[in-house]
Amino acid sequence: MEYIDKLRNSGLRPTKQRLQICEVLFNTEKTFHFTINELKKRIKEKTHNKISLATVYNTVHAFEKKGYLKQIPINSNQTYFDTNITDHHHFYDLNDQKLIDLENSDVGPINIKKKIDGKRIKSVEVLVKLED
Amino acid sequence: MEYIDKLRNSGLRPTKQRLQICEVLFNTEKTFHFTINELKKRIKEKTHNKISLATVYNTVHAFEKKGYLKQIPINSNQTYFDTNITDHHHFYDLNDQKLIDLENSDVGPINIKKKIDGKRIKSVEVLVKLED
DNA sequence: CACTTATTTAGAACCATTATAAACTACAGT
DNA sequence: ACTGTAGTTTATAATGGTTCTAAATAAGTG
Repeated sequence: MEYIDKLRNSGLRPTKQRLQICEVLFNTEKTFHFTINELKKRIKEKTHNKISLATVYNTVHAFEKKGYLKQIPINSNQTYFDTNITDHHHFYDLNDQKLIDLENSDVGPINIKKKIDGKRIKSVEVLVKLED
Repeated sequence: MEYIDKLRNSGLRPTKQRLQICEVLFNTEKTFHFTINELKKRIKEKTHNKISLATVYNTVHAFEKKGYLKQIPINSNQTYFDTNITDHHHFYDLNDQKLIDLENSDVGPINIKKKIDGKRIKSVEVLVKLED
């Protein structure tokens, strides 16, 4: 029920597919990172229900636009998303190709001194690359 | 001549194509950002010589592996590279889809408190997203 | 219930990137 | 200079993530 309101309040119709995707994405103890293909697999495992690839793409993009998901800026052949939408940063393990969350307390305050007229800062993201 | 040595010292044969790409990439007053396609176009303009797409890819990857180029971690349909290999950060203008360099002095020191056993920090990159 | 509009879907299209395999080139050894 | 070998270039095909399309379906409204 809670997701129905969440979707309605965003101007998104609460369809069966979107509700199922909400369950997989947001009804979890911890936040997590995922690619579209990983999400599609999780949906099939958790709901025993196949949602078409196009719908998964549509929904993830809709959720991102509404601010329920964040894209993680990283160069990879696949796009990574994060269900943790709070301001936080990432380790990226180059050897294992794995993303690890950094708590906010793990990174000291970041001071951006430069300003650009007419533009405001939307986000500040730090990517720390690790290697063995 | 200088590029011949640079390449030889890296274990890369100084071929005609690689030397031409060196000219375009490194014989400039300022560093710059580019995609593979932009680079290919620059090569054709500057050298009046066509280098095959595969070679541009090969060379850029070889140079990146040797540390002469950096990939910029940003989500875009194309991969961005940077001829500025010093530690520095970026603005990304979401409206204009343009990358802007941040000088090191534009960003205060970044303190990563978390450590992961057996891994060392290779780089710390900050991406500041801007909007109107 | 009827109507409009949003959503889902399978499949096609797109396009950056990578793989392939044949021709070519740098270079070390003779 | 010749030869052989390993590295490089090249056109083209293949790959694969993402987006587009158009028809079928479902949600919301009166």
